[in-house]
Amino acid sequence: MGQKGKILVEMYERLLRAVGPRHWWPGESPFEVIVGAILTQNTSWSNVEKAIDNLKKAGILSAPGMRGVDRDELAQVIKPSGFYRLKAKRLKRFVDFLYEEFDGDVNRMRSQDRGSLREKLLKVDGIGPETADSIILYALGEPIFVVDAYTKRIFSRHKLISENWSYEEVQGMVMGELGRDVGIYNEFHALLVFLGKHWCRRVPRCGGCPLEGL
DNA sequence: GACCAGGCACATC
DNA sequence: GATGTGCATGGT
Repeated sequence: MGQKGKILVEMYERLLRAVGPRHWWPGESPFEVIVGAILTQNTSWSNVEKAIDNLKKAGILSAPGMRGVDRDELAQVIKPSGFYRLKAKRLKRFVDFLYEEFDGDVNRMRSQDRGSLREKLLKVDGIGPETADSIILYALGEPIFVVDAYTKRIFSRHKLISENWSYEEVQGMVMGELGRDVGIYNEFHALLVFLGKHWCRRVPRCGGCPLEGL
């Protein structure tokens, strides 16, 4: 492990000690996790929760349920999550993909190796790198590190990367330094989001930050 | 009322 | 490859 790896480990340990495990991803089923990953694109989680509640009440938070509902109807149900017409289309595209490739069964995605599954997910309109990796890590429980806006901001402020690093470069750095560990990737990403929400914001509020002095 | 939120696709240079 | 824009609701 290099110097960056040691800093990453220190970050992880400090955060875990300061705020405890985050128990991610909030969601009762792999399908729910995937829906959440699409709905939370550039959107606060509180808005996503409202949309997911609506989906549950409508009885369409499942592959067959979502397949059966009309796209405009789906859009109305997920309205609180924002970008709702766009996201209704994206959810539909994903469900179509799930039926075409895996007979509508999320668990059958596990039979595919990570690399080729990631490639396939990225071809689905509306699924980019972060959403694909969130699905692989949090819905399927396979080791891949998720990079998001918070991750880049925090790492760049702590000089682990520079701002212009690509998604894959940041991901590769972390996975190279830390080795492949689902538990670590899961918890670390969740902790970074927590840090980003509470301290490492666009306008930083560094007072009391667990990473002070690092 | 501005600013922000757990991105992504697409157009343009 | 880099940069800019549309997509929309709800909380601070």
